[in-house]
Amino acid sequence: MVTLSDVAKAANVSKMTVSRVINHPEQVTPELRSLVENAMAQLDYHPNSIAQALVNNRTNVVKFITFEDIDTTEPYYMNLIFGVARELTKKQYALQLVTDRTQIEEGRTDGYLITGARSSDYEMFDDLKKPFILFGENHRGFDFVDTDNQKGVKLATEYALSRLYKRIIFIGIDLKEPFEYSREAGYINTSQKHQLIPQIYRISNHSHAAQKLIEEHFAEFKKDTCFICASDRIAIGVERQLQAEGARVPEDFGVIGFDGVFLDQVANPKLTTIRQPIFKMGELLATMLLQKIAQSGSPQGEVLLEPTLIRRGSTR
Amino acid sequence: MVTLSDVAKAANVSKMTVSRVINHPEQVTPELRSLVENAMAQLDYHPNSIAQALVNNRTNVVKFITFEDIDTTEPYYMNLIFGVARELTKKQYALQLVTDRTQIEEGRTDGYLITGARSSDYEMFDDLKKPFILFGENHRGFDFVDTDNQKGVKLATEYALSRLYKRIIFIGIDLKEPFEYSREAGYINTSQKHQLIPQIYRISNHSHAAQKLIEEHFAEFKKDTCFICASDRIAIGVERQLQAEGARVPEDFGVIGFDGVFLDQVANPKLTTIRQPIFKMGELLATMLLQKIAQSGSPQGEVLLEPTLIRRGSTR
DNA sequence: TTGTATGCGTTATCAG
DNA sequence: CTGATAACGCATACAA
Repeated sequence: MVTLSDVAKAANVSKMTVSRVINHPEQVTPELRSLVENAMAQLDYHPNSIAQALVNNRTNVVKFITFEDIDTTEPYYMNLIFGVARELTKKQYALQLVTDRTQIEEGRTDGYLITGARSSDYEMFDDLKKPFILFGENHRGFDFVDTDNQKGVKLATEYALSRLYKRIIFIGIDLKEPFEYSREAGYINTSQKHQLIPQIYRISNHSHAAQKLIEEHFAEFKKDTCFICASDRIAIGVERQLQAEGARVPEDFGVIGFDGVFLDQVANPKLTTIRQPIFKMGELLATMLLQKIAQSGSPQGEVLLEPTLIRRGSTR
Repeated sequence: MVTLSDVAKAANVSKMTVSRVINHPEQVTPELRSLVENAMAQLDYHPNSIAQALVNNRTNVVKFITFEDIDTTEPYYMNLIFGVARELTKKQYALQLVTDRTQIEEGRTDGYLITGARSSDYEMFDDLKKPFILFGENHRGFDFVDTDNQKGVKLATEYALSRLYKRIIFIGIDLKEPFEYSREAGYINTSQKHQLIPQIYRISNHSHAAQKLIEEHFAEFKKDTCFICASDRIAIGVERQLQAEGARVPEDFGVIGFDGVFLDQVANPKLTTIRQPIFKMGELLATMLLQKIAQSGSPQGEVLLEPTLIRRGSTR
């Protein structure tokens, strides 16, 4: 293993000069600097992040907390985690995936990324001794990253109208959480702007719950209705049950999902959906947390990323 | 932060005694030991894994390599990763998720978990300077963990026959990889045992490829046929297209999937499937790698875990 | 601007 | 069986 000392010897300087070239290059003369840089390149030197971590009282580990009531097999989270991982790896950080509440405080970490937290979990955050960033809207002032949920549903609603569906029904998730309220707000505002009376159903986030809903209410639905769903998982069930009822998708009924990860492509026809930039959100989460750590906890703010409409076969 | 020294002071012993209580408790007298243990409990002492890592020349990081041609949004991998993470966290290890080939050698790690590797990737393993375990069968002598693929398909085939389907067709994945050969072998052997002539199709692992296959060949399929699929992803497409063709599932046609993670439940009716113990496989991967690291690279062998048949609505 | 000494928290080595 | 000392690789504080 090549160490600072090796580089120092090779460059005929002290260890400190090498260290400075890495951390405070402006404090060393250009001549020495290039000398050291050459030596580093020649020896293929890479700082030992463990030693750095020890002396800086860092762990180079970030905990990724997933609250339990979440379905960790959701493809959604996979993308998020890979986004997070990508940024972390760049900075020689590693990830500790935590689903067990007791593991949250145990062990060492420089900070937390928290996802799937419900309002009822918020009080626990006060106990956290390290910086954290939430994944998902909240109105308590915690730093967070999310999609612009309101805008996403607005895009969907307007697109449905532009495809000449006459009625728009929103099928949301029965959770009293900010992200759901935002999505509903996007629907309600856009509906009213077009003189439509909003109609909302709320169900659990499962394809079979969606199927049941459509099955029970199918008689009430008229042709030229578009269903805007709060998730692809719901949309996939809606689409399937509409077909089972003998309805034509997309000719008579449109279906629009939300998320745009994996499931939209398993559907048939593939779903028109609002795609969240989930990978990018993961990267951003990591970037923000790393910065917060570097700045010893300074607030990073609230960031909403732009969703995009993906046009596919479930709308005409 | 509570350190060894703090505990040592509290217990009126030297740091080394405390260290020994942790690492070699048999080397210290019971009296001193309990004294130290009390002090540790009282102060809520936890070893600083970074300092341990430094002195042991460890990183406490394991790289999880996913080769690129893999769809990282597959729910499948999510479960695997959480299984891995669970074991690692117990030992204060963290994870570095790597999809970028250039990142494999970069940075520090104590070992590798490799998934999605194709035969063509194997030569790269020789360059690895740290221990590694593969996820997925191979016949090159590399340590691995996998499901007993052959047995899984055997279970499926025998179950289909027991449900009185008269013809069994296997729809595999068009990959020349050991896991696929094993699954086909499970089908072929069981078929022949029952005097049936094997019939195999091979397609890419996508629901739409499966739909296309069924659509093109539907006329050839007779009633009382059961399709055994090499993945739930394929099964979901088979089931859907059978229904689209007006066939009755499960009455006239049966469908059995493979994997048993998430997708089997998105289907309608839910899939009868061969469930792989994926979470457990993840845990085992981590356990084996950690052990291999501790034993400075000694072989851990090849482990096949038992799959289980899940009976659901896609078979009668 | 550069170098020396010291310490981060732990463990291995060797002496007592 | 127990303790003092050095070492892991690096960075901060201070001296030159």
